[in-house]
Amino acid sequence: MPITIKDVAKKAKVSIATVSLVIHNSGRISNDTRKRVRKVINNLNYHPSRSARGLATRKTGNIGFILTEDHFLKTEPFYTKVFLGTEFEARMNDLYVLLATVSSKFKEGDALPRFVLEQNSDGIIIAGKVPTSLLKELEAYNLPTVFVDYTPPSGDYPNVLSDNIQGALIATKHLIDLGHKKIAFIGGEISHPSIAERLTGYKLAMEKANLSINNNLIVTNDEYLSRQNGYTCAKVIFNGKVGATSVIAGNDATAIGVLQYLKDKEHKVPDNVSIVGFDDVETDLLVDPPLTSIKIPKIDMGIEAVQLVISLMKNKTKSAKKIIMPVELVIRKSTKKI
Amino acid sequence: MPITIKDVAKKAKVSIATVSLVIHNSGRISNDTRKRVRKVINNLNYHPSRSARGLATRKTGNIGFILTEDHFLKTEPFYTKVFLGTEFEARMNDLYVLLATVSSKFKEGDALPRFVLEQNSDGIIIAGKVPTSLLKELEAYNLPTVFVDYTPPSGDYPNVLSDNIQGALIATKHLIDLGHKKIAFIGGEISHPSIAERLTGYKLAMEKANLSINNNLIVTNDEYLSRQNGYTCAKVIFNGKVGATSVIAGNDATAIGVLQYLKDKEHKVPDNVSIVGFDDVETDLLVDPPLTSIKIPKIDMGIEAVQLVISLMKNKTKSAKKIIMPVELVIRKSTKKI
DNA sequence: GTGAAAGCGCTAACAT
DNA sequence: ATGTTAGCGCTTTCAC
Repeated sequence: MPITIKDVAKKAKVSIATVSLVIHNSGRISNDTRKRVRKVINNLNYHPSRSARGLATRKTGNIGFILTEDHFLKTEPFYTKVFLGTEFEARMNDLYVLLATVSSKFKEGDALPRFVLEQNSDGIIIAGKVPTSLLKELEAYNLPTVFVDYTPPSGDYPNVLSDNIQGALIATKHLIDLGHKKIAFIGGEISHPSIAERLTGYKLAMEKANLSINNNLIVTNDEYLSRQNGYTCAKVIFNGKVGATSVIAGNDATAIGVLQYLKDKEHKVPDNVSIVGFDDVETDLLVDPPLTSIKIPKIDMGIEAVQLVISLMKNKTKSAKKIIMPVELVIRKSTKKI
Repeated sequence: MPITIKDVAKKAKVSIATVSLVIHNSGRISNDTRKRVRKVINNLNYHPSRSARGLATRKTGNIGFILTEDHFLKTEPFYTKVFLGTEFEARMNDLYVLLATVSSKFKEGDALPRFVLEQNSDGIIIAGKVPTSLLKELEAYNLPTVFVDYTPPSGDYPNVLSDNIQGALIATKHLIDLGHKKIAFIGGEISHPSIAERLTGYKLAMEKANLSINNNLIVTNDEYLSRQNGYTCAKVIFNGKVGATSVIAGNDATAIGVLQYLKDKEHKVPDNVSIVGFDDVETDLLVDPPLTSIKIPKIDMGIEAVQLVISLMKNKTKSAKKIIMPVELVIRKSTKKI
C-alpha cells in the first residue's frame, strides 16, 4: 500500500489540504508546519499519486515525443540525444515524456500515437521530419506542439532548430581559409529544410569569398542521409571532372560515406581531399581520419523543446516562437591546407 | 473538455456502470445495449481517462523500461529495437512504456528512475547489462521485473534471452563446414553473460568437430563491444602467428572492427579470412562484404518481455520463467570455403 | 494559517 | 441485465 497524502497529514498532525499546500509551495503556511510536513514527506518517502493528481487537475503530467521509426532506429544517435535532453528537462519539471514512433509513410487514417488519441499528454514534441499527413491529423487535437529540427512546410509553429545556415557558412569558410576553391556540397534529402539551409549557408560563404558557385559541385537528392547515400553522391562528384578538393557533407553519415568512397578510390583524406561533416554525432571513433564537423547541441535542443512546450501549455498562447541553437566548428583531422 | 463516461452514458441512455461493463467486456450485457454503447463510444471518440482509471484501480497502466545510457546511445539499434517491440506489445495491452536511462556507473544512493520512486509503473523491463548496484536499490520496490538480454549475476529473475550458445554453435559449425579449422573468437566484454555463452557455444562446436581449442585464438577483454574494440582485438590475433583463417565476433560492431583491421592490413575478406558477426543489426548496408551474422529476434524479445511482465503483474507470482528466443544464421558474403 | 468538503472520471461491489 | 453508490488520492475553494 503506497503512502498517501492522508498518511502524511496524520503523521504531521495537519489536514491534507495543508500538506497539499506545502507540496505546491503555495498558500500562507507557517514556517513551522512547512518544515514539519516536509520532514514527514521525506521520512515516509511520499510521492503524490500521478493518477489522483491528474484527475484533480485534468492534466496528465505527460508530454509526448514523436519521431519516425527510421529516425529512431537509425545509426547515428541524433534524435536519441534530443530525447535524452527532453527526458532530463522533463524530470526537472516533474513531467514524463512518452515516446512514440510513427511510420515515415504515415498516411491519413493511420492511427495516431496513443497518447494523443487518449489525450494522455499535455503537449507534444515532434522531432525531425515527419509526414505532413501526420500533422494534418494531429491538428484536430489542438495540443501544444513544438518541432525540433524541423520546420513544417505549412503553418507557423514554435520550434527549436540549430543554426544550419551559420553552420554551413563557417564550415565552408573553414575550407576557404585553408585555400580550397573547389568545394563540393553533398547533400541528400534536400527536401529537409535543414539540409536546404545548409546548402544556403554554403552558397553564402562562397559568395562572400567571391567564389563562383558551380552547380556541378552540388549533389543533392531526396534520399535518406545515409552512408550509402554519401557514397553514391561522392561517385557523382569524383567520377566527373570538376576536380573538387573538398566536400561539405549534409551530415556525418554522408561524410563517412564520402570518406569510404575516397578510400576505395585511393584518394587520401585529408591530403588530396578535405571533408567536413555535420551534426558531430561523434559516434564512431574508428573513422579515419577523425571528422571535422559542425557540432549541434542535441541535448540542449531537447531541453529547450521541453521548456518551450511547457510555456505553451501554461499560456495557452498560440505563439510561434522559434529558437535557433548555436553551432560550432570542431576541427579534427579530415581537413587540411591545400 | 474531453468526453467522459457520463457523456457516453447519457447519449446511450444507460448508466455509467453499464458503459464501464461494455468497455471491459464483462458482465451480462444484452447484445443490444452493448452495440448501442459501442456505437456511441465510437461516435464520440471516447477514451477513458487514464488518471481516473488509475485512481480507481490503483494501477498506473505503465511499465518502465530501463537501460543504460550508453546502450541507448550506441550506434547499433539493438535495444532500440527491443524497445520498439515493447511499445508494440504494450499498445496491444493498453499499456504505456516509460523509458528511463541510467548511468552505467550507477552507484548506491543515485536516484532511481522516477517511475519507480513515484510508483508510476506496474512493472519494469530491464534491457541489457546494468550495474548490480541498481538492482540492489530496485529490490526494495518489489516491482514485477523482467530482464531482457541479461542475466543478473545473483538472484533468480524471469528473463528473455536469445539462444547465444546455439547461435555461436551454428556460426562456428558454419565455418567448420566451410573447411575452417583455425577459427578465432573475438569477444570483448566477456563479463556480459551473453558473450560468455557465445564463447561456450564456440567451444562446444569446436569440440563436437574434434578441433582443439587454442587459447591463442580466443581474445576477450572487459570493454564495451565496439568497432574500436574489434579492431584492437583483431590486431592481437592477426599480429600473432596463430594463422587464423576465420573469426567469430562477439557482435556485429566487433565484426566490423575486425573487418576494418583486415582491410587496413590488406587481408581479403572473405578470400583470406572469413568473418561471422552476431546480432544481425543490419544497420550498415555499406559494410563490404555484407556480413554473415546470427540474427536475433530483437522486436520479438521486446514483445515477449511485455507479455512476461504482464503475467507477473497479474499473478503476483514470483516465478523466474525464462524465455530463450531462437536465433538464425544469415549467410551473406563475409564467409567462404577455405 | 489551517481545515472541511466538493469534485475530478472511473471501477466494482452490491442492489434491483 | 442494468443501475446506484462508495470510494480511489488529490487539488482547490471557501470558511473560520
